[in-house]
Amino acid sequence: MEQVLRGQNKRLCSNDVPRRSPRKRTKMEEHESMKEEEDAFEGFPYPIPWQKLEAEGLDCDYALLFTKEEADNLFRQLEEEVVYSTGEESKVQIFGKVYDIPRKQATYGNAGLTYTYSGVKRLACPWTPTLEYIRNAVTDATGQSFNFVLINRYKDGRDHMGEHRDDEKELDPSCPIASVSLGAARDFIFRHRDARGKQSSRQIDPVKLELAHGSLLLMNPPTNTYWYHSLPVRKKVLSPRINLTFRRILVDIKKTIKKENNSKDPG
DNA sequence: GCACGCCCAAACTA
DNA sequence: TTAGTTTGGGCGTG
Repeated sequence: MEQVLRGQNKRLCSNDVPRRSPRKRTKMEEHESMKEEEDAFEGFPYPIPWQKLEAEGLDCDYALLFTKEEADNLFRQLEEEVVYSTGEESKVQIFGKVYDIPRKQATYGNAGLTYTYSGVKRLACPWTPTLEYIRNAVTDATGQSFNFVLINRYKDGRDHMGEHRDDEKELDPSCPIASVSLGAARDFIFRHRDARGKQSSRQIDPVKLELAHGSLLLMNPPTNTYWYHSLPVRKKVLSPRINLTFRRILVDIKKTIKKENNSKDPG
């Protein structure tokens, strides 16, 4: 089965994608424009120009969410605000050996939310104003709400992320994962689970795209069930990139009630 | 020589 | 019980 990229069968880049017009429009213009865009990009309440990426079991939407100026400012603010994990949380153990994770990570979200990644449980820090602004922009663009964001900072092209799926049990399976990119553009590669390894059962081409400064990639279900994704090493990239993946984490109601009862009745 | 893609290690977790 | 997984290193290719 060959991959299908609707619209164009080539690598996406920032120049390919128009963005929201910053100019104020009249009511009539707005109405006409919204009607046209709704026809073209059905399914989202905020009509920003999306590009569809489709393959067997893969369903993604890509768009430029921020202008260059907005994205520059947001990048600068995040560089000041975000506090990344250090110590044990920045290391990973593989086959008995301990390695530094080849990037920096941070977790922010609603109070009390935790997220388990690579066997390490991380508590969400409270939202910062900049993160709330970006989260709201993503919600406006997608109609989806998010209660958590995992932030990865790649200091240059040597920092990377191996092939993996975001299929943790605590994620809401009906909610897409929204990935916002700021800073250096980096290649992003999807590979089908049946097309990995030497004894892969099928030949399915990987899907490659470049994630531009200010872009938003929506990974809709069931993408994360069938496709692994990675951010490979790119030694020619010399500047940093910050990636924010907004998620909806399921809140365990039973646990919450139990916790509340315990705090009321310590006996 | 260098960048990149692919595979593998055999510990640990859910 | 067992399938799935995280990163670095080795090797092949262009």
